[in-house]
Amino acid sequence: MTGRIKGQLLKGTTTLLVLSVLREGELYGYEIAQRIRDKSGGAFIPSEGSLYPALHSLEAAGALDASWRESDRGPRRRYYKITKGGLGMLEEHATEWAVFSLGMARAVGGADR
Amino acid sequence: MTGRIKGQLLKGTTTLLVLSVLREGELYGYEIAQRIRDKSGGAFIPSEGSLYPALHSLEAAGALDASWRESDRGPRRRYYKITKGGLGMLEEHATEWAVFSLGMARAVGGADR
DNA sequence: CTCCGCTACATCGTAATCTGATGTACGCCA
DNA sequence: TGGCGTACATCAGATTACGATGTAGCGGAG
Repeated sequence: MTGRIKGQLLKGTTTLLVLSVLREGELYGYEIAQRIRDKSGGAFIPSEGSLYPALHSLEAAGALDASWRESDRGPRRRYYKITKGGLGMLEEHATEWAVFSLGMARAVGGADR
Repeated sequence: MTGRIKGQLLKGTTTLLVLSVLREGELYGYEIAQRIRDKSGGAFIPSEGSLYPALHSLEAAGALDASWRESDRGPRRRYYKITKGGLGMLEEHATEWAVFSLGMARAVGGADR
């Protein structure tokens, strides 16, 4: 039980996480949260209060296309699909993350240089 | 020039960065910012508006001991030294970062599972 | 038949904390 | 005298995650 990460560290990563899982295919909101939870090994469980606003803003920014569909069991779902612009945005955020992560590794890990 | 990281990604990392550089010895505020900049390869340059409040709150939390000293050139400096409690806090934050970083690597990098 | 729980989307108030601007003050140099 | 680099400090503004709350459909337990 590594413990769920939450709070300030997550700031700015929701966009990258959402775009990352949507690279694999079309998903709906609730499913996106579960994918992120599973892929991260349970480290991240996006709250609904952060996930849905993020999806809306990504849609508004043209990074995602969305459509309503009925479900055979339960409420209707809103499916999201990454656009060409979204793929570009994913690449940008992934690069920024790589730089950030490398800088942290240097600053925190590399005490001896 | 990889470009300086700023914005939401940095949220929550200032504490870890400060404690990390202070593990190496006693430093004053302005110097701490420069160490972080240098060690991160220029990726992080903490603004004064985030660094000084962070130092104050770490001092208040007992993680740092501080003392004023005169400088032979320029204004007086406030030197910070990590305490035993601060070392414990450093370890906690470093562990949390490791979990976070690993989760991101899985979720973003590991598209194929 | 009713209640509970899970699914599914949505919005709001609260909290944290980084940025850039602004202020004070010292010492050096032109 | 004025500007620049050092050094600490604080503030308004912006971003954005969290938890609570609400709506609603479906299925199973009692």
